[in-house]
Amino acid sequence: MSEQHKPPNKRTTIYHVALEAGVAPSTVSRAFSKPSRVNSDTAQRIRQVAERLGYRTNPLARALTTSRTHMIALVIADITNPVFAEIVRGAQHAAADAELTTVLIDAQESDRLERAALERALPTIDGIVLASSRMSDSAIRVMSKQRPVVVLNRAISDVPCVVTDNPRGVRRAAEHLGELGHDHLTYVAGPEASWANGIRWRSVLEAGMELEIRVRRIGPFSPTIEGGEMAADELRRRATTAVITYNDQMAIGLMRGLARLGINVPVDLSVVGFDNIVAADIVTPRLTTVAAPLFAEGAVATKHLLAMINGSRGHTGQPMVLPVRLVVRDSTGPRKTEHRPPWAPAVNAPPPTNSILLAGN
Amino acid sequence: MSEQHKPPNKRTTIYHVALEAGVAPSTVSRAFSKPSRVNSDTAQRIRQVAERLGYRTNPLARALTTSRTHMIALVIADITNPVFAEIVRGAQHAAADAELTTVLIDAQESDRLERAALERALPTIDGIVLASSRMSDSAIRVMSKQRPVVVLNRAISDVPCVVTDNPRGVRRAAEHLGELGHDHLTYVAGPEASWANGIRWRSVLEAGMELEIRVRRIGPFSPTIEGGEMAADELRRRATTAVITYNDQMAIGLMRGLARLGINVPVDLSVVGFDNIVAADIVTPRLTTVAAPLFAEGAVATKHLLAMINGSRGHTGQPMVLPVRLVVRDSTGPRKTEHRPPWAPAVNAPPPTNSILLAGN
DNA sequence: CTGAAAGCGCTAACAT
DNA sequence: ATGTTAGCGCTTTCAG
Repeated sequence: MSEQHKPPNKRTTIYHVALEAGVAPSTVSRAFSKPSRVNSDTAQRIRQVAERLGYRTNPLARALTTSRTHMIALVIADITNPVFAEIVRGAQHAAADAELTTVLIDAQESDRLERAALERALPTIDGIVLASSRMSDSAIRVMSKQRPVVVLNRAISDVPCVVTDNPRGVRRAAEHLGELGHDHLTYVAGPEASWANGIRWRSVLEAGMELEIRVRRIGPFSPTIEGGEMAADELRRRATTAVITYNDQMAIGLMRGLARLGINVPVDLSVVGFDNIVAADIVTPRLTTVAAPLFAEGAVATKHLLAMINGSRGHTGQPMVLPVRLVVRDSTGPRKTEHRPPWAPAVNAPPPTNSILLAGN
Repeated sequence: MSEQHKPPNKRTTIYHVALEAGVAPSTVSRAFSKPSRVNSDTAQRIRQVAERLGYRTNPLARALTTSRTHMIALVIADITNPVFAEIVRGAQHAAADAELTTVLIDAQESDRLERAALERALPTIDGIVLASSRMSDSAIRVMSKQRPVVVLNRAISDVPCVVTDNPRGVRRAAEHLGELGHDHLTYVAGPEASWANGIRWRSVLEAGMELEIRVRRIGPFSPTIEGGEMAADELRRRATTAVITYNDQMAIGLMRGLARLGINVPVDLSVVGFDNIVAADIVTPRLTTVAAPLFAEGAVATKHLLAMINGSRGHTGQPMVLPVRLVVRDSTGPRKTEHRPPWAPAVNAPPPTNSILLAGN
């Protein structure tokens, strides 16, 4: 019934090359290792022979003796979420530079799946980048005992972390809203298991404090378009003129839900998202959002992981933080209801639409 | 400067288990292989001991002797393209069922990158799913000599293929357009290296023939939002009332470009996309599009690959074809004006509002 | 059904 | 600088 499809195609091994070149196998091996001895006349010749014979060193066998597989795992929370595409690109770029293969693991927003997949991949990888992991801190610490781990978008003590500057992002958004005359805003929360969700809310609180904007929170909702739509219903019952959502997908869903309820964005309500996914620029109205350097996140985390794999200690102090910027588009506008008290001056010249404010100036 | 971060953590091996259980290593090995001997009293005991010791068989070592790594590669054209997310999910689902790990390779629409990454991964994988590969047919055939390969969204003789029913999809779209009164349509082409692009255009030709709709083609353009925007400029110079684009992203870009030119969709122009990505439902107007069973594509292709890996011959005859359906939304509407005669040139000056393609409205 | 022995392809001490 | 000798952890003959 079944006929072997591939003749597993005898690879040419070190021995074939050794024989052909008239040297010992170990010499061949040496001709293919990293440092120095690249130029002994013999090594030269060996490489030629190897090339001619189409020799390729077998990474599995190599791994068996060196216990280095040259593969790393990149775990993302949800491959369906476009945020991760750029992160993956960044990570793969960094990994490819170091000739590492990346194993992508899609956790599908599930703690359980994440652990299971990781468990399976563990013996075949040299290290792990956890992007928006849904595992518990302690589970992550356990992993990090077995393999080098770098965590993205989350801060855990004793584990190297790369995060974006959420406080500043929120702050920028709140300032922007404040300048438009909003004196109170609602945060639409995402998954509770998300570290980013926690810090964003705390940052909202803090910014509200300093900027004298009243804040409240609704949620949690699923970090998806559907989640945002659900939030719209709940939001209708609250008096609010401005919201910040956990992420862009929710913002998009929210706007859709609001439209259905006859609430106009940005006239009746201003919406700010988080992430600056591609869709943010194609919805109507175009979404104002806090943009993170996605590619850089992936790249930085991966580079750091590589360093750890190569024996560096792993920067476990403060997390590395990457800058963000506010991208102002059309989903935010001046608060135009009359309730503003006369003593609260309107605005410092609202920024022209479409301008991009860079964090840090 | 560098201090070894991980003590590579001595794994417990077959020998430890063998010792503890008082049997020969080979016996332990047998207790962990697939068929029959699951129940010899000894095997039972061995498994218990193994569990207690936290033994996990090392896939690398196993692979070295069996030359089966239990990993497969899934190559996608562009991780940024949301179409692939569902395909990946489907593939991973099927793979996980068989306890295989999936290595995701993002070709970034580049022939060269695709080959390079594949080359690197080749020795560590048991098989390959090529989703929308940009490699040449012959390159793919060469790969398929070395490892089992299943190709998605493309038909190549001598290699098992899974495709969607492009002709029917196009046909449905054309019928829909025909029913709305359009008697001629433009196909906005995607990458020439894409097999799907070729067949879609041929299907347009054919449908045009049978339904008596005049067709033409513009392009190729990049299969992205930007590509679609560029197409808008070119489209303005053509008299058309309906277009089908290579994919949704282009359709979305196209609509944006058209809006910028003051052309109203669907009033002045009807647009049909391909793929039914999530964004198709959130743009304004919502995009009419041909939906493919993405998840199933990934799953079917992967299952087939698994069968091949397990020795089945590989179904190299006609490609397996998966059904599609037309999702009608708001980007298509009745042709509501007289067809402009060919000698009446399109306007070059900034159009009045809403109609430049058509005389008399 | 189990034990013994011989590798898979490579690298890492040791020698020379 | 090269050759020799042991394995890495597992599977797989081949005997008992």
